[in-house]
Amino acid sequence: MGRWEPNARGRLEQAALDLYSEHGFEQTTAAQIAERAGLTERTFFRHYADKREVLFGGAHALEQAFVDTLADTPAAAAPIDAMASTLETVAAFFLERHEFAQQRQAVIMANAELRERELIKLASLSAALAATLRRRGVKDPAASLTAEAGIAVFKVGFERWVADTGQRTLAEYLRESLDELKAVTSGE
Amino acid sequence: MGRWEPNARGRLEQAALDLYSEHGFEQTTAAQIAERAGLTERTFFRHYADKREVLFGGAHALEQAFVDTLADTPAAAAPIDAMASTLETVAAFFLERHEFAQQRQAVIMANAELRERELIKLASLSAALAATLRRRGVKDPAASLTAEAGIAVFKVGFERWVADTGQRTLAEYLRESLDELKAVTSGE
DNA sequence: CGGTTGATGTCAGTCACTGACATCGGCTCG
DNA sequence: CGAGCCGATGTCAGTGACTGACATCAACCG
Repeated sequence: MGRWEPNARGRLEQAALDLYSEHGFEQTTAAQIAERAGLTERTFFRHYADKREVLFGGAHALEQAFVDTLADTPAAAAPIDAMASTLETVAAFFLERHEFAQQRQAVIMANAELRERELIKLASLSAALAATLRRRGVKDPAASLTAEAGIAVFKVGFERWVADTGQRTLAEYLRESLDELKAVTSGE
Repeated sequence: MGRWEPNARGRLEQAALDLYSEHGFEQTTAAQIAERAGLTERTFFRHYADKREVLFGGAHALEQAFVDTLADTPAAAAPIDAMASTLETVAAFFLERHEFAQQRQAVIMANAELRERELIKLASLSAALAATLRRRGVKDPAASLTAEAGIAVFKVGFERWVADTGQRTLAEYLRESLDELKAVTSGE
């Protein structure tokens, strides 16, 4: 297929993560990433819409996993229970990726533009979950709020899991966060 | 103070909102905004870090209002009640601004970069609220989750208020959203 | 082997944003 | 009132993200 080596996207993502880690996001030019991947700057922008997007290649798959899992949950379950079950299932996605998640998160948290991109991915995820809930008959604003609650739990749990040294699983942190959210919204 | 007319920031914000509304965010150059405001492009970037920021001049004041209000809430109140009271108080901020909010929101929602900026402002607000709660003795993850819950309620309520024709107040939408979140997290 | 196709390379151009330096207007102080 | 200070603005040149148009190459297809 390609003119030279295969897996151009993989090489670009690895090169970008390495360079962003070493020199920082702003100090890295698209041309440098492309060069390390054995490609040209123009080709970089054919694979990724901008310099940020190269760190979010997996976002679409994650959203798909969330949506598919939620859609497959028994219809009888209350929305929040369906969301809880979805979070637990998707957490398995990260079982072998703690170290990678830490490196990637460090890069993202070090730069405001990257944090913005992370937030819009989560917002897109929330919107997709809300749409899925609506398809299951949940009305608004319940659907939107259940989705937002799920994303809030994911954000807080994920952040704590990444900060951890790797003892507890993401699923544990997510369960803990959900329980805490329930406690908090019921007035303690 | 200024070399010419006063209120350079105000003129830039008005010119930007108008141009973004008329031609779209991407189709508007910083030079065009500056020209309409009677200034140069360089001066635009002295007042605002980038093209997006000119729409968020009020974000800092809003965050301050949130934080101050939450900090002034009686210490006895449960965190979620303090948050509810804060939301209601801050809603007054928008009483006379429905039309402005609609125009601004239409511009923001029409562009992904602007949505990203909006999201990071809300994330910053969430972090500030969580810090305020911690200062009141609330532990993590309760503090983070209460703040995230408050922001989720604000997002959903605000969105519905903006979509409304102006019958109900923002405070009503926020109260409704909070009630719905409580219902949803308690398993319906 | 010639044609097709999709990924890549090349090149020129726009625009967001920045640093360095000049200039202007108002204000203070003597 | 006039000299000088200072903050806001203007000017200019430069970097780098991103894009459109077009050429090229490698694999595949018949």
